[in-house]
Amino acid sequence: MPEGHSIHRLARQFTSVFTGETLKASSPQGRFLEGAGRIDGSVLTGARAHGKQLFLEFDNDLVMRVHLGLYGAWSFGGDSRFRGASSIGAPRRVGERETPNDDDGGSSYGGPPAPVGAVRVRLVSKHGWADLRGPTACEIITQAERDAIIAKLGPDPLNPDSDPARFVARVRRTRTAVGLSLMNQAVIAGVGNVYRAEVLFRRRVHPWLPGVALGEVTALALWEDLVLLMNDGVRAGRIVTTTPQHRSPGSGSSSAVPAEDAHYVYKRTGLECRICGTPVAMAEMGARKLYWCPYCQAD
DNA sequence: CGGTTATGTATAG
DNA sequence: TATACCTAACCGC
Repeated sequence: MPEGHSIHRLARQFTSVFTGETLKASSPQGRFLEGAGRIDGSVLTGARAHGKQLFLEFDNDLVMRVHLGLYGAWSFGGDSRFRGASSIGAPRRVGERETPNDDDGGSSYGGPPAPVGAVRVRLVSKHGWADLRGPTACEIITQAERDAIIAKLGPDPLNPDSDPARFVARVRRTRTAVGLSLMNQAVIAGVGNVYRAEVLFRRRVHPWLPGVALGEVTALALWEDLVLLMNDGVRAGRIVTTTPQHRSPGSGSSSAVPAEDAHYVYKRTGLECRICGTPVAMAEMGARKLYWCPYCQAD
C-alpha cells in the first residue's frame, strides 16, 4: 500500500491540479455509478488527507472518501499542469517510486484516453483526468461523516496540527506490543508496514515491547522520527529510511537511492543488518510480516 | 499463463 | 484467527 505519505501526495496533487475546476465524474467499471452521479458536474473545493484516508470536497457540500487499501492507485494525465507523477498508490516493487509522467509535457490535451482496466472512478476537468483503480473504500459522505471518521483516527505525523502527546499517551497506556500499536490507525494514523518496521529499527525498539514498558522519551522519539521519515516520503514519492553512510556510495538525494539500499530491515529477511551484520529476522505480527534485527533491537 | 505477492482493512466465527 | 475484498506486477513453467 500506499502508506500515509502517498495519500498526502494525492491530496496535494488534487489540490494543485483540480481545485476550482468543474469535474465530470463517471465510473467506467460501473461499480460507482450512483456515487459518481452525485458529484458529477460539481466543483472541487479542496482535498485533504488524514492518515490513509483521502477526502475530496465538492461545492455541493458532499465529500468523496477514498481509501486505497492494499492495491488501490490513482493515475493522472493531461496538459502541462499535470506534469509530475502520473501514478500514485500501490507500489508493486520494493523501494519503487511513483511512475513519472511520460507525456510530452506540451499544452495540448485532447481528452482522456479510453479507460484501461477496472476504473472505479474517472474525474475529468478541462485540463486533465484522474482514474481510480482498486480502492478498498470509495463513497460519497457528508462533511459531518468526514469529521466523525477523522475523530476516530489517531494523530497523523504528516499533519502539523497533530498532538504528539496524544500518541505518546495512547501507546504507553496499553500492554499491546509497540509493533502492533504502530499499525493501529486509532493510535497513530498513516503508518503502514514499511514505516513500522523501519522506525522501530531506527529507534532500536524491540517490536514486542509492551507499550507500558516504552519510555516516554523513546515514544516521542518514534513520533519525531516518523515526522521526519514521512515528510521525506512526501517529498520523494517513495519510502527511503537509510542514511547515506548505510548505503552504497554515490547515491545522492533520496529519490536517487537504489531500491536495494532504501530500507534497513523491510523485506530483507536473512540479509545482513546494515549496522551489525546479524541476519534480519521475519515473523508474523498482526497478520502482517514484521522485519527486525534481533541484535540491534534486542529486548 | 497461472500462482504468488503486496506499503490494508472489514467482517465473520 | 481466518477470510474476503479485488488489482496489477512479477516469477516460474
